[in-house]
Amino acid sequence: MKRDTITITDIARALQLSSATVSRALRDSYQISEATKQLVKAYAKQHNYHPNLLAQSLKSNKSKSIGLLISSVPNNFFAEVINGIESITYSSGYHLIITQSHESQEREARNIEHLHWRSVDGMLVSLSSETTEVSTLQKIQSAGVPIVQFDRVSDDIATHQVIVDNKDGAYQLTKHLVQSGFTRIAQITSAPVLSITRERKEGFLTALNEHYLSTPEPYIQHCLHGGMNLEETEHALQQLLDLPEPPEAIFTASDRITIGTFAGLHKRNINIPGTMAIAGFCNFSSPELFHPSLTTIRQPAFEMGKAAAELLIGLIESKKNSRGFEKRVLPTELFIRQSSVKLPG
Amino acid sequence: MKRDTITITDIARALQLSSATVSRALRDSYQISEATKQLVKAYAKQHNYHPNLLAQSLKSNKSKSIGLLISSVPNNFFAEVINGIESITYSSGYHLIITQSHESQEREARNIEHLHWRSVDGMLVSLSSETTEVSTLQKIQSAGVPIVQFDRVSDDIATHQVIVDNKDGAYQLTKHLVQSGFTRIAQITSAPVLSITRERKEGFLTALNEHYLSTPEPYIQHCLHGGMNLEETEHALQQLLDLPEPPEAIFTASDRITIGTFAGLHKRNINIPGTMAIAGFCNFSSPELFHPSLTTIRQPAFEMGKAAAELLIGLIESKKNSRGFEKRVLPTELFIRQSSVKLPG
DNA sequence: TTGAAAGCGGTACCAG
DNA sequence: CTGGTACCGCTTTCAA
Repeated sequence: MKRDTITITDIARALQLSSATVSRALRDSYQISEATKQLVKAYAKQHNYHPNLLAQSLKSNKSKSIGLLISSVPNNFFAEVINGIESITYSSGYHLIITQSHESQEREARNIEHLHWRSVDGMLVSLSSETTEVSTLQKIQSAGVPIVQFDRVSDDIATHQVIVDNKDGAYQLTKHLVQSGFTRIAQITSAPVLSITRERKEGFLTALNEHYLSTPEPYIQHCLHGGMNLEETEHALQQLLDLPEPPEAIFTASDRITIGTFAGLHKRNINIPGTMAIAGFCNFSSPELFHPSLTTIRQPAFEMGKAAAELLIGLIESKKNSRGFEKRVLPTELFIRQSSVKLPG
Repeated sequence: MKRDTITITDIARALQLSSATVSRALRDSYQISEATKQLVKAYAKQHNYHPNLLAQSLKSNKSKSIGLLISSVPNNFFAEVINGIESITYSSGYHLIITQSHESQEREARNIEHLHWRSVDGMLVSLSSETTEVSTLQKIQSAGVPIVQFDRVSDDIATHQVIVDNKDGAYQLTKHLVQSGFTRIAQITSAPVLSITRERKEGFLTALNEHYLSTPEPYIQHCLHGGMNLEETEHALQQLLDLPEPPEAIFTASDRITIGTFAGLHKRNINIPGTMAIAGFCNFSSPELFHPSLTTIRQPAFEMGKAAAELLIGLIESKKNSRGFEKRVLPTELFIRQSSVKLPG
């Protein structure tokens, strides 16, 4: 159980050199003779020396790691996002530290602080559905930590943002439902404070208004934890079903809510789309396997992760202290399948 | 953009104390007077001091972080595992650094090295489907890094292991298929080198033998990358369909393969389970939503992550240098649904 | 072209 | 009870 790690001092001693020289030789400094460079490098390789990143970080104030804050990993959307992020961090030598808020504002704040204490060079953040204020984030930012927000963003803190065109996606989906012949369309969506909720509601209402369709108040149901626990989705669905005039179609506004609602309809043996149509945001890989196949709006999750990571690393590595923040908006894709098709008659 | 970080030295200077005293006061050393403790702590809190973890790590040779190596995050099984791990690391103050092998042995080895260089205190490892040798892992281990393997483990390196009872799960599932009346049963499974592949094949064959059923060679198809790319699953399925006497039922041996095969059957408009039944290992949250609802073997992924993390942290924090390694075997659960039910006639 | 020494932020040993 | 000091491993002036 001996740590076989070899240090610069060891090399220096072995080669009768100073640690300074060794350090420079390893970093290919122009002021070191070829001869010594060769010597040092050979010795280093042979004894498979590798620099202690902690020491380097301490010295340089750069940890070559970035922190990620999301609500939950077991969620197709975020899992794909992580994949996208990793594709960038891997090739640029950063490590990724993942934390989950589990949709809790308090836990979110704690994670942000912990990541800061860990000396991450920057953070990628998607807010929890409970989050009403971002003071911790602001504190961290003004302490000099670069931040990029994605998906669930807050305008209360100025950062780069990577989002999808939620309004347009919701608009397209709603339009599709209307054009399929549905007139009573409800929405089950996430917490009202979230940016994505606002935008998806906006697109939803815009499309309805364009077709002179009204939206009774109770037709919009909120899941305050984004469908994280099944109960809230169940409750929302039941509310809709209990209405004197229940909807004919439901627009579900997030991954978990979509799956949860779909499952709820199944459980009740409600005929889809005959009695109730359903369509929504969903990043599950194979919605065509469902019964019936599920109409979805798909988000380019991998690309979002990639874009966010690129922006962040740009921020970290560029000296110019970012005046003006970029808001990158990616398109969504609508896949029409059977769950939203009005049956003849 | 000023880093507002305050250090122990700053406090010492401000309070006219030595840094040693401050350090001890903050750690509640018994040899510091209550008065100074109060003073120091108050000042620290007021200026929201927090220790520089990098410095602490450098000094103590403990980074309070652990590395995770899995093949892919966007995979229900691994995503849930991460969740389980995080439930432990979060409460015990460890941070989790995630890396993906993408089923590549080379990338796996590199990730292991990188994590080592990062000075992680320990590693949680699930091998890639390409992995035939574990020398990098052995090197790291003999350098003193505690390791816990889970799910896809290798006996070529002695560590704690957390796995499910793959043989039994496969046995139960196969028995169910046989008892449903199927006699020609095929298996699409992962790379032959993987532990899970061997064990799942063993359970499969045992059940068949018990019922005097034969298994022609081509009835076992391997996806060398665990179904990571759709092509290999497609290929395996096509091989089975092209046989002069194709199977009546397919046992799919992993998450991705199950979804991929199911999708392949769908695409071909093959009647499930009439023309071809299917059942397999799958951790998707709602297999009952599929058409037809999918018979699955579910693994306790969250519990596996939890157990693995507990074992690892135990290893890290206990001084006793682990004699004897534990092999923790968790049970699987069989959920019988329609995709594996033989239709009358 | 190389070396001595200070320092990144903490911790811990040894004195006093 | 408190202070001085060396050190973790590496980088970086400043001198030689």
